[in-house]
Formats: sequence, structure tokens, C-alpha cells
Amino acid sequence: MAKAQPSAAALDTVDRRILSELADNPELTNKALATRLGLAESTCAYRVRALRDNGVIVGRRLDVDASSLGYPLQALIKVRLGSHSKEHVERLYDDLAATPGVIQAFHVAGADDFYLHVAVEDAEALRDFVLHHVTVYRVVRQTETQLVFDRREGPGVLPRETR
Amino acid sequence: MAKAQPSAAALDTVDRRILSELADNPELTNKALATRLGLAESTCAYRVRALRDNGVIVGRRLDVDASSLGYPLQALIKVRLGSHSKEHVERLYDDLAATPGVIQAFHVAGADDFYLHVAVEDAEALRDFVLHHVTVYRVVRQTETQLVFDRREGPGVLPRETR
DNA sequence: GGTGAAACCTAACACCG
DNA sequence: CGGTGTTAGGTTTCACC
Repeated sequence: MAKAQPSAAALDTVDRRILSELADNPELTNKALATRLGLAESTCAYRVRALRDNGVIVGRRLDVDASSLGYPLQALIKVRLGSHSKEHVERLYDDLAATPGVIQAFHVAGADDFYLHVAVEDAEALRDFVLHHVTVYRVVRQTETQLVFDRREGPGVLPRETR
Repeated sequence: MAKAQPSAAALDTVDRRILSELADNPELTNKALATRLGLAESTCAYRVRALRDNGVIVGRRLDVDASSLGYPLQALIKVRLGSHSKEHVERLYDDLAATPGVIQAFHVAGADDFYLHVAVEDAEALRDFVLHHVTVYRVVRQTETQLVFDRREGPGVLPRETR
């Protein structure tokens, strides 16, 4: 999570509309975006750039279908640690988050827990993943694996356009 | 999770390199991508389009910093249901996944559980979210909320370029 | 399937209201 | 600060290999 600048510049209505539109359709060209909002292209480009420079827009991510690549099975693996030094925990988190197959990793409050969202080939690969990439660490006290039937993107913090 | 066409077309080396490059840098222009791979621009554009048409590349997503928008607190909310009809569960899942503040929703195997990854203004808003948007449903038997200290993108199923 | 070049479209920047 | 015009650069198409 990027340490946010203390709430950066306040966003006006136009900024919010830009974000909404781009959230709905991230592939919009600047020209199309400007047209939708009734702005000049230059103005629109300027605002978008400013949003980037202020860290509001972090970037874009490629959305790849794991199934098509031969990893049709997804799981959420809860990793519970014993209590340990901050450095150890951070180090392990780094390693786990960088493990191939991991789509995303969460470090959550509580009993030093991580959640790993992974994609694998099949059930056997899932077992192997847990055994070879998670429980190999001494610090890991217990794991709990749940198959992911479905994952969905929510609206997030940008309510759908209300026009 | 998009129901994958039964493993679609097999991907060759070039396809994999395209995906790796775009995963590393989703903002690459087609021209730059072609140059990196040593392909003609037209060829490169053609392959990328094919990957899209085959559903391998689903699209791009805008990466917005929730903190900058005034939602600095993130949480993972585990929602456990009683046993219910498929329609009821699906309906509830739809509703929850579409609730403002929800970044992503998981439907996992087990005791009919959902996980909601949410972003909120502060602790009070988090409490209100759980009370007003989750536990209001009769079907919800119990919830468990954990603060998210950090979330990280993993490499996923596309191992970093090995060149 | 891959290529190169022309025609078309978009973005960047300096300038003007 | 928002709008316009020019130039540089990117994408698409198509005949050809």
C-alpha cells in the first residue's frame, strides 16, 4: 500500500468524473475521455497527468485470465505465524508476495497473519505450493487453504457515475 | 472469474513474452513492445489483439490509490452464511460485490463464505460498513473483520522475464 | 504467419483567450 | 486555468513475402 501523501490535493468534481470514467473503461483515449466530459483534450490530459503526479492514479495493470494460461484453480491461503521480530515478518512477507503463482498478498492485523491469493494448475499443485512454498518456513505455524469459486472486482471507492 | 474457454489456443513463446512484458509494464506502447521483442509493429499488434480475442488478456484496470481519495483504511471482512439455496447465495454475493467501498469480493469453498476487501474512511466507517451493508442481510450468520496493513501484487502466473 | 510503408489517428507542447 | 493549433509519434491497414 503506497504510503499516501497526507490526503494530497483535494479532488474536484471533474477529477472524480475522470476517475469514474477511467475506472469504468481504462482503455479510453484521452480524446474520447475529453469528449465525454466536455473538456478540451489538452485540459483533460493535464488533469489526468496531475492525478498521476499526485499519486491518485498509480498506473494501470494488465488483467490476464489465469485459466487460459493453464492455472484454472485459485485459492486463498491463510498463513498464521508465531510472534516474531518485525524484520522476520517483513522478510517472509516479501518472499511470499514474490513467489510465482501468488496473485496478491495481504498482511493483516491480528495474529500476524497473511493471506495469499494464488492461482495453480490443479489440486496437486496447490498442495505442493503450500508444502514447498509456505510451510517450509519455520516461522509459519499454521495454514488454512480455501478454494476460490469466484473473484469479483467491486466498485471500490469510486461510486459508479451518477448521471 | 471468467469461465475460460477450455484452455483456448496454446500460447507460444512470443505470446508468453508479450504477456510478461505487458505484465511488467502495462503502459508500453505497441511500438515499444514490438521493438523489445524484435517484432514488426504490425505483427506485435496482431498478436496482442489475438490474445485479447482469445480471452487471455481480459483488459486493463486502473490502479487508484484509495488513500488519496480519503479511504485510507482497508480491511478484509470474512462473511459466513448459513446454508442456503444457490440463488440466495449468488444474489447476496452479487449485492455485496457491488457495494460501494468493496474493492474485490471472493466466494470461497467451505461453509459458504465470502471475503470482502474493502476500503473505508476510518474505523467508524468500517463498523458502519459491516453493520449496514453486511450484517443487515438475514442470511449472514457471522462476520470477522481484519485490518489490512499492506496489500501487494504478486508475480501471478507470469514468471518474470528470464532473459 | 510475418513484414514494411502509407494513411489515419492521438498526444505533447507552446501559445493564446 | 481552459482552449486551440502544430508537430511529433503511435496505430492500423493492406499488398506482399
